[in-house]
Amino acid sequence: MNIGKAADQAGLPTKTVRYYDDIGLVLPSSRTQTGYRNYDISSIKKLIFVKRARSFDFSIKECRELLGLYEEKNRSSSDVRKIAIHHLEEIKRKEEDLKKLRIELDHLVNACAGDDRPDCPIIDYLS
Amino acid sequence: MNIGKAADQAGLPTKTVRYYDDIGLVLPSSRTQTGYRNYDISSIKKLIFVKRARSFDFSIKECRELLGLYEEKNRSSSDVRKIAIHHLEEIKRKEEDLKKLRIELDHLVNACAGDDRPDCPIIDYLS
DNA sequence: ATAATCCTTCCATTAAGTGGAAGGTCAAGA
DNA sequence: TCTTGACCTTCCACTTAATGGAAGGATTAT
Repeated sequence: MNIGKAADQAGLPTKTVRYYDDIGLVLPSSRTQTGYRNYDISSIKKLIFVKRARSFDFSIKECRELLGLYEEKNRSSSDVRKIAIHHLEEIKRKEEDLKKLRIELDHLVNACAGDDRPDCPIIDYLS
Repeated sequence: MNIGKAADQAGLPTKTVRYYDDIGLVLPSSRTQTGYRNYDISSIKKLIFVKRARSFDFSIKECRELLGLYEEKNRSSSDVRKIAIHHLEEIKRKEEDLKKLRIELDHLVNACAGDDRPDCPIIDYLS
């Protein structure tokens, strides 16, 4: 399968699939004599796997690790879980940070009249 | 004041202050004959302003706008509020996304035994 | 005088792609 | 058979917001 079709199957932009090849994350199963990339079912499954993992905000580095475990039939689920938990902690931390930010910014926005006068608690707070 | 002292005052790395000069966000008030950057009180206040705005996750572009309004004595508070509200919406959106992600990932992690066996709901879900 | 600590500019790197240019390939229709 | 359009290729640049480091000049302290 050509890269365009493969990308469609995986729901990824062609550019991204090419990029994943460049960085050695998901390689095409082969190349034609003229250099066209071929993707077989197995490689397309990997593209889909990566797409899902990325949608969970796993980094490319983490995707690489997960993909390794995905292919490793003798993996232990604890190895997978370890990566997922670490990522989960990261997400929780970010969520907390955003929440604090949102609450503070909400206060500021509510305190600001938003009229034609120059007085502005938002600017004051930042100054 | 030299860049080092100015950076200390603002609580920013020297590199960052130099970077803000490079991109024209906060310029030093002058330069010495030998090229050293000078920062006066006013420019240091701007550095602090930007630092605070960045800690609220305002982008450099937004910081530029806010800084413009900060300096504009005839600004209307509604202009400032507009930027802040837009940013707040962004933050809320991100927070929602992260929450959904966290909940889903939490489920997956809880469903995974995390033992020596290869069976793993996390991998299954991503496949 | 000299060493330590500043400072300068310039270049490379980070994450994860995206956009575009220049050019090769392939399948279909006239 | 030729051509046209839709593929494909590689390579380079750009994005965000800095950060790291090299090479070298300036200032300060001993």
